[in-house]
Amino acid sequence: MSKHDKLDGIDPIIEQWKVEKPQLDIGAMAIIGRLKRCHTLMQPQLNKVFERHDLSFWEFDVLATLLRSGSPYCLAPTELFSTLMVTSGTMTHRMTQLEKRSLIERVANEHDARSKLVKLSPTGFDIINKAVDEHVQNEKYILSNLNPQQQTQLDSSLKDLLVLLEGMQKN
Amino acid sequence: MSKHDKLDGIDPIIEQWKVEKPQLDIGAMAIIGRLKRCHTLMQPQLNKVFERHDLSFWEFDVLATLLRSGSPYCLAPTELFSTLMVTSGTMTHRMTQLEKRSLIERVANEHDARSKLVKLSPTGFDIINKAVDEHVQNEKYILSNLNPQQQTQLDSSLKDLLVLLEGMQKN
DNA sequence: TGGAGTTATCTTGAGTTCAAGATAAATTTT
DNA sequence: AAAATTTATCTTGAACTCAAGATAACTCCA
Repeated sequence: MSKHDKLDGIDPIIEQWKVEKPQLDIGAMAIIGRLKRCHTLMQPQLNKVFERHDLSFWEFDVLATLLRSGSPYCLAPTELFSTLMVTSGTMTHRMTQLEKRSLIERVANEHDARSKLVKLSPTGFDIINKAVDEHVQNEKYILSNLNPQQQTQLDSSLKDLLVLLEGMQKN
Repeated sequence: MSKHDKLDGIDPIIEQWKVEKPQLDIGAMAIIGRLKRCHTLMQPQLNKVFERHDLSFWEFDVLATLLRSGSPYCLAPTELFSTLMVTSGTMTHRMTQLEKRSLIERVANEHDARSKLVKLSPTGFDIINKAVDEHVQNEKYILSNLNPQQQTQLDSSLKDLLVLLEGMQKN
């Protein structure tokens, strides 16, 4: 209670649990509750930029993954859905939609006829290239009220957690 | 790079961006990327417990909200969907499903005939009461490889961020 | 080489969500 | 008290997702 004079939306929830189930040790619940809520509240802030570029979150995600893969901006579907952590079925749907909008093209895979590679179209490249710039600016803006020390600490803590969670996946 | 010898799934992504768009300042992107990925990886870990109690995440969420509201475990739909951060339409759907399963009951609201209150059924109470205990245990277990200091720091950092994000909502 | 097993992708159907609009009760104004 | 406004909820239709199963192309040996 020392560092945080301000209350957040999780504090009252914790208080309710203390009353209703006082025997519970809810420290971990608070952390995970805050994580979830941060994620939920972050989403619409990020969406503002995507909408300005007429992109949905998932469209941005796919196109940005292709962009950062570097020239020739071309990946196999499996690489994409593994990275994006969605199922193959979801990926099929996304590719269909993006192709309809001419943001990607499907090109033959010389080495494996089972897959048709996914490639950023010139239009797709331009759009995502600009959108990423603005997105990064936006993310910077969102966090700008945290001082550098707070940001470093947040990143470090999230990385600790992420390493942990990625370790659990394998099992 | 000092504190973290271990790499996480975000590190290679950052490296890719540094190559493809070296002018970008991606510190904030890393933080938000880690947040999103932590959230994504956390989900299935939490689901394990819900499944054991034959509950989905959203069912757990609704029932737990009713439980922590305290006796008589009864809330108006609007209170529920505001707390749960979903739309009224989503809430209607959830109530319908939970009522089908007899985990909640709809009772008349004496003070406002527009709403029928949502009340935990006796069965619903028993189920969620046990599920919450196990859920809290599970959350504790998930974080158990973070030492107390790391946990405190993570909580503190997430709270900083959450206070920030909740502040942005109002605008 | 040819069949067994593996891998990559797509199809299908069901579930959950939201936005927008409809409905009905409560509240405020006039 | 009637009209206008607000509030609470529900309805509808579309979008996105996943799990499970189908299909087709690869790989590996015997």
